Amino acid sequence: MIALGKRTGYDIKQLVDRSTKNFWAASYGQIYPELRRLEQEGLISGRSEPTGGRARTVYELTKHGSAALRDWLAEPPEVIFEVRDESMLKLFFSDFGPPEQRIELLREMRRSHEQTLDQLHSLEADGGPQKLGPRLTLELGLGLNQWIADWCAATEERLAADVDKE
Amino acid sequence: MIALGKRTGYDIKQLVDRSTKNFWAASYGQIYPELRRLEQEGLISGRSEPTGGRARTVYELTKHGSAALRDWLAEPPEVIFEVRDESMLKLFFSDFGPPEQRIELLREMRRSHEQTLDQLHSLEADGGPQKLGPRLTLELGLGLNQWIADWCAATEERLAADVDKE
DNA sequence: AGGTGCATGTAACAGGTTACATGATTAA
DNA sequence: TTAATCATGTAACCTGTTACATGCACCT
Repeated sequence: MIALGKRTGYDIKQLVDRSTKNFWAASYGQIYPELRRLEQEGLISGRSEPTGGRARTVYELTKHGSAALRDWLAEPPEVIFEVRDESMLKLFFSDFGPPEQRIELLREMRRSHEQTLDQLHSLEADGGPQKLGPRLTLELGLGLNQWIADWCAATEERLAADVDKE
Repeated sequence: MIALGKRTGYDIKQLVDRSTKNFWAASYGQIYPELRRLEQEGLISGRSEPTGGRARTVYELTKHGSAALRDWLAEPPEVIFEVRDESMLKLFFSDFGPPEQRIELLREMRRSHEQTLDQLHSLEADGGPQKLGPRLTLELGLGLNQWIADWCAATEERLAADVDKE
């Protein structure tokens, strides 16, 4: 994030929440200690730029830092893809509950993905990312969430029809 | 998993790896301590059923256990959906590397999702899940991975065309 | 005789969240 | 004046992985 421009810890958190959040989140409890670690390693350097009487440390990449970034990008991409989805776990075990509960769950899943979809759309609406990388991840996010929401909707209907039959 | 039938810790691990792995993984380091915790809480009970001289503890649900399962299913579904995808993070920052690297990354992402797809297909091939819940999650998994793989393929082509133009 | 699968377990570590604490600045 | 936003930071906790250790059973 610092490679995209000088940033405070606070800035980074805001940016993450509006960009990578859906596939790589971060909390202050992670960011601030990490900034210190990166500075110790010489990958970033911070300078104090207070706003009035308010402390404020702005970080920027060092040469070592941007080299490290390029190295990381060049690493053979060993795809790390982890998902934890409690609602899908509930869907898996939904046979132990009444059929209506399963439909309700699907409805809630759809709602949740539609909400994410709205957020992504509003992001797109106000300018949207300029760089290709961020643009592609946004596109992927939109498509993915749309697909899931559609699947939920279709499955809701299918199951509702089955319940009615009885 | 124990609700689906009596199981040892080892059994659970095998089953998880062939079913919920892609949206809810588990390791032995989690399973065995958890079995002990659940037994202490009276939700499951284990009995020793050795195979020859080999120790073996089989667990089954208690009444409290199946009530707890139903309670959990009945909870208002507060959708917890977390993703950590390093390759998508790389895609996000891919502007800091050469364009070919981005295409290579996409290719690797596609390969990885196609591999998952193969696993899911072979699961489907040998019988596949009988219950509706597991069947639905399998269906979702197949669709999702297929969608991502297709998106990657399409994007690869699009970007390759852009690179050629220069 | 040896490899694979069954079976159990733990200690050390890594990664990350939550909750809390503090306080200045700015817009309503 | 008061609420929201900017800004920093940490301690306790939780969840989960990795790596290791052990040993029997079964098939070839």
